[in-house]
Amino acid sequence: MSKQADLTVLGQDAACCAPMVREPLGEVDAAELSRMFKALADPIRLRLLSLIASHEGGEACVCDLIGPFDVSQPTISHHLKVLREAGLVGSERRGTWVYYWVLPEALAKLSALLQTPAVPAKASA
Amino acid sequence: MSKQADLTVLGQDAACCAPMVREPLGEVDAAELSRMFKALADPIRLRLLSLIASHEGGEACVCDLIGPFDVSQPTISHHLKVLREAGLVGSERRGTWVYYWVLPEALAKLSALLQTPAVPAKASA
DNA sequence: CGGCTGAATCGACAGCCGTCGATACAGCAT
DNA sequence: ATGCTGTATCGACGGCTGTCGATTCAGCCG
Repeated sequence: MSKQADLTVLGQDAACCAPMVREPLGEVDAAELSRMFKALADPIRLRLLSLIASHEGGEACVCDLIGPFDVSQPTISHHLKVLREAGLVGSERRGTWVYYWVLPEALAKLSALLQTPAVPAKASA
Repeated sequence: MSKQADLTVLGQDAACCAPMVREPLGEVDAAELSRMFKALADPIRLRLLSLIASHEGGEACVCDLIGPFDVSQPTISHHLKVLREAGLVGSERRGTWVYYWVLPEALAKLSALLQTPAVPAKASA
């Protein structure tokens, strides 16, 4: 934690940002990317992320994030930690409340990776 | 299986294709999307997908996909099944060999979901 | 200071997931 | 037909993951 610290650092390595349709992923890139996708691989975390991202001001207090779900507060806290450790969100305590915001560069990286350059080649069959 | 069957069906529902930064995901969309992300949440499957996508002709035989990995053939077969059941790839047997190809619409859907409309708002701190 | 609220951590537990070897199935070749 | 190669399925097992209640920590307020 300790404020946002390495917010914009984000290992902009190289290879792992181009569409995967271009060239095979290396083992290292695949490992790092799979950690990010793993963070997205849960319905609650997906909804948390979209809730944070679409919240006014681009950030949300944890107290705003507990209500919409049927799980306990510690569970939400756990999911937020997963998102944070995957580099998808940042967080900061401001007085009584803790705020979370999305790190757009991380999402953009994944989005670019999944981009498909052209249109279907097989869909007709 | 039975050939590609519902290849182009892809529940183009609606909400779940716009950037999640726009509005919160519904529970149903989040559940479906998390299934797709779960399929991407493994380094071997990511590499398989990129290997298939970047293979000449846009498709690859399973026999091309076993060599690059240190896991057994049944494990590769399992991962391919996960990708197929997530709707990310299609497959077809042609004679002795089975071929896999990426379904670009699925990737595009996820890519669009992760798109970030603007630039960072918080990076200045 | 004492108590209160918001959030994170801890420890435990059930269920899921990746992996394997063994086996079954499909198609070609002899 | 018989055997061989390529691929999928099966059953088992260890490790990871999501969840909870209980607890702890942080900051505000009286």
